[in-house]
Amino acid sequence: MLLKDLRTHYTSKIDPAEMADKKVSVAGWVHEVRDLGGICFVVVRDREGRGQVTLVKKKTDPELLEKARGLVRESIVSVTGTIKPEAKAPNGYEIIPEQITLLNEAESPLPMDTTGKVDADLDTRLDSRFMDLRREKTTAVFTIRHEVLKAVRGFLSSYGFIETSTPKVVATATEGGTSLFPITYFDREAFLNQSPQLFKQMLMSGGLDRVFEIGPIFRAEEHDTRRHLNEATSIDIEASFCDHFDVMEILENMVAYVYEQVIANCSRQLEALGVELTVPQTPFMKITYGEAITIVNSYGEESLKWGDDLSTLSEHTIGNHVFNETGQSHYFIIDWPTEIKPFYAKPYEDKPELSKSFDMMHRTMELSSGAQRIHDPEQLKSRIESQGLNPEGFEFYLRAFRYGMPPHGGWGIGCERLVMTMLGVENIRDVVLFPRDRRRLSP
RNA sequence: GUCCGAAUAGUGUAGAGGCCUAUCAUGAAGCCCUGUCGAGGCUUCGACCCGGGUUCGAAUCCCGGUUCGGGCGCCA
Repeated sequence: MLLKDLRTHYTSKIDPAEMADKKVSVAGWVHEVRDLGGICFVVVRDREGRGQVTLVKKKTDPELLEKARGLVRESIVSVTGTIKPEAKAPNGYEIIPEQITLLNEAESPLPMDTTGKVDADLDTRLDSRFMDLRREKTTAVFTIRHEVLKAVRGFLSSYGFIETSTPKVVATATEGGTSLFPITYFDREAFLNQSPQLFKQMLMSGGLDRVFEIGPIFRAEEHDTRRHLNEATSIDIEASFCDHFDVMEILENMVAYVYEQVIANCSRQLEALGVELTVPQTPFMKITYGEAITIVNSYGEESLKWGDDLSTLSEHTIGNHVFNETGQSHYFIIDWPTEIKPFYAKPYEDKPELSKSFDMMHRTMELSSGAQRIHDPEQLKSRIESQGLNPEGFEFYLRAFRYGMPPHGGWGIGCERLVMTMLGVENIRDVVLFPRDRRRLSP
């Protein structure tokens, strides 16, 4: 028997009206065996759903019935039988089996419950992620994540963006700020890249005009929160002849489109998660950094002065303030002090202490940051120096600015944060298959 | 890094110095049952994180460790 003959249909693709008395094979995990004595039900689960196999004692070969009764939950089986429309069965059909093939027997006890009857801690679930993925809710999260990335690719492609891949192994010590993971590259020191920033800018000099990249980023910070990862997925764009307002418009429209697509294509998954999505209204509210400081100070819980970065508490204060005023969770904070933004953010010509930069926020956390970039090599070099970095380390990057670099802008948005805020997931590890955090390196 | 909290069958839990030979659910094994769909009923199995201390007596109190959770910090 060919392996592909073990499964002719997903359980959800069986239409009882059209397929009555047809022979099918379903394959998957034994979700449950319910033996009532004279009748025995075996529920087979696959990625798309569940199907019921029914064995009536009087009508079934005793050997087959014994085989069904002895199945261990979560084992892999293929069941071949005929479709019988049955109003009493889930999905309106049941399979009357001719043959049950046990392909892989599960050990017992299972490391966790997969039916939703008993909770498991996130730590337990991550230790047995392969089994956790068999839970309907977990499958739903990762199906939606796929839909999010599909929508991002579709949206950006339709806006003329080209998908690129840039190196994750780099020689440059740092752009400043975050620490990097050092690695050995043959006999030299190298690092895992913290972001595609420098490379995507170089592609603007290369004339690709509009690029995006979806890929891993690595940060060696010892942060220990529900919204940080040491390996995350970044969705980055860079676009020529665009200022910060142009790329903000792309960002807010993309986020709205992603929500629309998830609503349109993932209703079953959203229902499984108990999430009711609404599309964020565009354009998103824009407040300046200065206004943000004023808002925070007006609540009296913190006293920030101009030039301070926003604390976690102040992000929540502003997020709730905006939500109470607009009913919207997404907003921009624009015009940040040049000093607290990275060297490549372009200062305003008339107010160099302010930069053409922005953060895109969700009520609960920062999702994205971006800016129009400096495209003048001399200005860029002096900004690198004034942030205490050595321009020699950036020579590979600066060269691209000396031979025709168009003005450009871009942003990066954290894929995991986009998904978790969309679904109301409280811990970022829930939306990563195998998260890498301060302590977890396996599985 | 720091502050707070937690750790009990495979999983999730109850437990406030003797009522613990440790509760309940789920699970597993067995029996009964012809329409279940978190099936139901009966029986059985399975656990106090590690090390020290206090006490006549510790799952329970104290100290140290480990691990986990949460807050903050750190984080273009």
